[in-house]
Amino acid sequence: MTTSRDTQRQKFEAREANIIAAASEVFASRGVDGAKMIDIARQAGLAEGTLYLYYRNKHDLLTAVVGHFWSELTAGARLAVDPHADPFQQLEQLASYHLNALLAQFQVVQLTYRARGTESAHVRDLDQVRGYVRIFDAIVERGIDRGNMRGDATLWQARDIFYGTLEFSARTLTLREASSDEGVVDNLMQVMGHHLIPAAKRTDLAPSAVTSSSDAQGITHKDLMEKLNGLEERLKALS
Amino acid sequence: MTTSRDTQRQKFEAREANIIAAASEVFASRGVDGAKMIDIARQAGLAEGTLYLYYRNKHDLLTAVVGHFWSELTAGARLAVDPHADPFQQLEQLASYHLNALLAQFQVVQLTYRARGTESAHVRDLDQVRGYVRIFDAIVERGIDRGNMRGDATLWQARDIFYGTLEFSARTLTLREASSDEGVVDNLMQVMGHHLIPAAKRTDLAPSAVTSSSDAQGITHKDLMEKLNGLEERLKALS
Amino acid sequence: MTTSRDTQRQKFEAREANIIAAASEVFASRGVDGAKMIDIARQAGLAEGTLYLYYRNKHDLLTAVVGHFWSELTAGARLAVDPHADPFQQLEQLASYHLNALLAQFQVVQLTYRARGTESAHVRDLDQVRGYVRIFDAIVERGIDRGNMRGDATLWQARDIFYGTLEFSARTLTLREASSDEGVVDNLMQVMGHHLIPAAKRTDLAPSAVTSSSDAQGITHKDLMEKLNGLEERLKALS
Amino acid sequence: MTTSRDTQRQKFEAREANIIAAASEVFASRGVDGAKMIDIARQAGLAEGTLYLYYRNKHDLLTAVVGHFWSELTAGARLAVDPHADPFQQLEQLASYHLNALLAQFQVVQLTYRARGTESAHVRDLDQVRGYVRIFDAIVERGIDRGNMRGDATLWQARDIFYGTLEFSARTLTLREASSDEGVVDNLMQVMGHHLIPAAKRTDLAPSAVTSSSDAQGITHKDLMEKLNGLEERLKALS
DNA sequence: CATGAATGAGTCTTCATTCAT
DNA sequence: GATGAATGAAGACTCATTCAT
Repeated sequence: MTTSRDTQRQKFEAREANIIAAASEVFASRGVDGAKMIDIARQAGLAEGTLYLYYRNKHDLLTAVVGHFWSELTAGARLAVDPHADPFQQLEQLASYHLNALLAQFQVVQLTYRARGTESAHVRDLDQVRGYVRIFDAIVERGIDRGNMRGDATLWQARDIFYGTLEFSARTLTLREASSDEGVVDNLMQVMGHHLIPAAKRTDLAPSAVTSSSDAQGITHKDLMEKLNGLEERLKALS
Repeated sequence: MTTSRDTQRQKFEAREANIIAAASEVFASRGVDGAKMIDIARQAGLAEGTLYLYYRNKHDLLTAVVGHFWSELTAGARLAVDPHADPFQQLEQLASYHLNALLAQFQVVQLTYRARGTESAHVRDLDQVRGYVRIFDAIVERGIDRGNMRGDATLWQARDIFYGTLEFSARTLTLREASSDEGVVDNLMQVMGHHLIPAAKRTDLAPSAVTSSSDAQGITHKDLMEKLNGLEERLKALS
Repeated sequence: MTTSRDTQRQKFEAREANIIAAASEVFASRGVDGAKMIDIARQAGLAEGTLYLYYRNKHDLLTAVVGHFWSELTAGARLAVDPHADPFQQLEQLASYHLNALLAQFQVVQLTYRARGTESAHVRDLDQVRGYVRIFDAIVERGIDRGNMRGDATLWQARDIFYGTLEFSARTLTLREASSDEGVVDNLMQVMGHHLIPAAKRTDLAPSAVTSSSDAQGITHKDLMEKLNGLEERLKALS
Repeated sequence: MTTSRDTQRQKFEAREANIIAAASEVFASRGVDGAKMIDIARQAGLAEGTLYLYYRNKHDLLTAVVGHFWSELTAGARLAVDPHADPFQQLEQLASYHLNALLAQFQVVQLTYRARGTESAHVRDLDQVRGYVRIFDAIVERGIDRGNMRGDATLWQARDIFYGTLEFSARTLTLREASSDEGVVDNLMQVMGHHLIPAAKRTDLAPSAVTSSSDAQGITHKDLMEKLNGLEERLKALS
């Protein structure tokens, strides 16, 4: 009985995920108002009416899509950021992750800004964005605690530099149909470094941030540094 | 006769400006699809049909609104930037101007993305946007010519930092309902400084000694990486 | 004063004729509902509002166009039919005239059937058509009086054969983009002959109706017969 | 399952027929442009939007109505014509059938002219109309083959006499609110007879002796004409 | 539960008609 | 009288949502 119910539950959630995926795609490609419920249904391989068994109306579906996007993004970011790395490495990992996410799902991010309607829903959307942003905040705060980063820098300004630059860079890269990030993350990290690192520590960063050369295997100094920092953390943990 | 024709022309342009203003407001507050032509007409104090004497259809009106916004923005920017100031001061003036414009008309900027020729003309930007961005480019290029700024920095990345940061800051300031810019421009200028000022001129920053990644011993990154991965595995086994 | 008033009157009527001509063309080419008042105005070289100084509304204008067409057609028919010719020649003249009129203004005739709206207006239209048809009737009645035509044949049936055949032939000729009438009138006259001529007199007609050969000057036996009949009439009148 | 699908299909076709019937009525009574989609929907007992589930737009619906009319007419005509009768009897059967159809649905025929591809596909007739006319052609061609009818008579002219007369007669009968055909078909058959029956078979008609227009003396029509014109002038001077 | 046919409110757009200049 | 800008009623068409099967 429980198993059957679980199976049902699984089925339900699979359908739900299926609808969200379909809706994400259609919303992203045609825009909120350009997306017809029938298009979403077809994309999901369902009948129109079936959508309404899962979501009360189009706006609810949009909210779910946006909510799903941010929670997935948040989960992905947590995996992408090595908890043992030092704050700067983490920031770089986050930047890299965020940029790739934007490149892959740029249109979906835009939907967030367009979730009009009730104020309450808008606030709920913002809450989810805040959850995502908290990852950034946590990294920086940890950096400040450790003394690796300046505490006098206003956090939200660092945030806007970080996310604003990444979003605009993503747009530019998309327009250029560029495949690699073309040094965007490196550049950003240098900028963030100057913004966040206390003057006394700044020399340590420069080499890492500036070097972007790589050999044919695509392994950069950055990759090595990350690895080393990871090892360092583990050794610390051991002792 | 000429006077009468001029008066006519003036009337026409006044009405046109009136419509653009009304449409800007309605588009901004309700979004493109949320804005009804009759709402715009009422806002402009006109009958619905009258709009169509000035603009062929809704999309044309949107294009006009966005085009008008950017050309006004460009005109304002030219006034805001002192041609005799040095490039960095100019950049600061531009940043300040841009931020204020965003704070005042944040929603209109968002419309830009909808005004593009939907799929038809590929992703052709509005000419007016290019014109506006050219102001930033001109300042930086002049800085490079004068030797005040680095020529090796990629222009578009500087641009994305500049505009991305300002746009996200504007959003934040709007959410906080802040009245002043709370140091956003100052901070941005610091960041832009580090990004654009040649090492020789930076006094508060260590020279960015670039350590070349290739070494004479023929040891590649790949070799190092393999070694490190081996170490990592051993450590995992230990813990 | 009278002269000036006459001049005014002339001007007015000239404008009126101008509007009718313009409206005829636009109505004919685009259909009643497809014709926009502004198109008619432009075609007439006038402003939209000016049309309303001459005709209360679009329907009135249509009525005027149709009325004008039929009265012109009637007037033209009276000129085309030689009053001294014998009834059969007259019928042939009328057929030839009617066919050419149809070929030239086929679309306008169609407008007649479409003058919807008030019953009264419809009746008025029909009256004008009746005026035109009376020419046919008069010819046939005269033929009957003279004993050239049968009185037992129902007049309206002869009329429907006559006009129905000509209208359908006109349509066919138009579709074929034929320039000449391709024997339509000759054929029709033969048909009308068999329908209207008393058996006893039928031999007289056959040659005339059948011969359609002509030399390079385009003069047919028909032409000669007409001429001769005209002369015959005059001689009768003299004696 | 198959039954259910068949039922569905039946329902669909019933609805389709229902819509066509409703549209026919409204189009016929109010004209194409006078017919509002909502009127047709109401007449069919449906909501406005439902029409669009069956026909893409108003013009498609019109085309369907006209197409349906002609194909029904064609089917009816095939039933009305006895395949074993002789060509003349068949023609009479067709005439009688056509006239009655016109009396019943006169307005619908008029719609045909509007259903053509407006300017776009040049003047492409509806295939259904061609199919209908083919019935007439087949009868006449069979008559010619059998030797019952003349092969020298132009088919299209016979067609125009036939259909033109019937259409105009129908109009007349409708205006007179006549119930019977009042001899229209009989009369038409007489006319068609004279037009189509070979001279050898006509007993009530003198042989149509054709006098050739060219004579051996080399006197042309032009010569005669000039002579006659001279006589005419003299006569004018006399009177 | 799933379906998809039916619904009808909502919108853009057109164009006959008016009227201030 | 003439103009043509302004009007707003009207209508084709779309699409989110419902509900009988």
